[in-house]
Amino acid sequence: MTYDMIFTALADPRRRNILQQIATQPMSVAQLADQHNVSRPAISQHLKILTDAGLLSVTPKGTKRIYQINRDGLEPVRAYIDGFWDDALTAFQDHIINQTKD
Amino acid sequence: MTYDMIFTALADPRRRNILQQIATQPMSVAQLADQHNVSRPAISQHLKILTDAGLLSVTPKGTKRIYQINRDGLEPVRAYIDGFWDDALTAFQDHIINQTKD
DNA sequence: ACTTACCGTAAGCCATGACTTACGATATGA
DNA sequence: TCATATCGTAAGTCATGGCTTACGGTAAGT
Repeated sequence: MTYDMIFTALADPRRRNILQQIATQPMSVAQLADQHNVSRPAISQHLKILTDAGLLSVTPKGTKRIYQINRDGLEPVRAYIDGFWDDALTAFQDHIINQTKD
Repeated sequence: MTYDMIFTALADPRRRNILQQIATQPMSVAQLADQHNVSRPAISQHLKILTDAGLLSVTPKGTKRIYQINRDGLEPVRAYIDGFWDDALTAFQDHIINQTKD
């Protein structure tokens, strides 16, 4: 659940697609494999990356495994951006200060 | 400036590091290359990716090229997360509705 | 004009990543 | 118990990505 894992997970278009799909409705692996034009193991691997990043969670249902969104998973990203914004802002203020100093 | 370019740019730890560094203070290429333990061309390539993603902007200063933060560059990411949150939320509401239906 | 400083790009190398097929494991139903 | 459904993982393949060295190009100073 590091920044690295989250951003790496979000870097792949197919994973973002899967994520959005699961966000609107929890799905099984085979269900996802049907909609995307790749093999089932490929989907499984993507789901592992998304899950390890904290963006998904699983609940077994018989032989199926239903993947659903972890609604707090994207919060670190927001925090990252916010902290970033603060950095840029204070740096900008410092810049202004230095300018007025001259 | 697509989602793909932005998330790909943010996926690399070194690029996130560079981004944060430039956020606190605009810098030249050689300056960055000194602090990171890689060659100058490597930094140049990272800067190109970050710039193409809309996260940085350049202003030539003599022979130097000063890279600075584009403060609006991360806004699409926030928008992406927000839209996502909405999707998950409405889906969750639908789920509740379906549950009460049973 | 010449040298120096600073930089972007091309070409090549090597690790990483996304995909496939093959296999093994678990839960369900007859 | 046996067959079926569903899935995760291992191994191998091919494209992508980050790095290096080599080269060329522009701005400033003498």
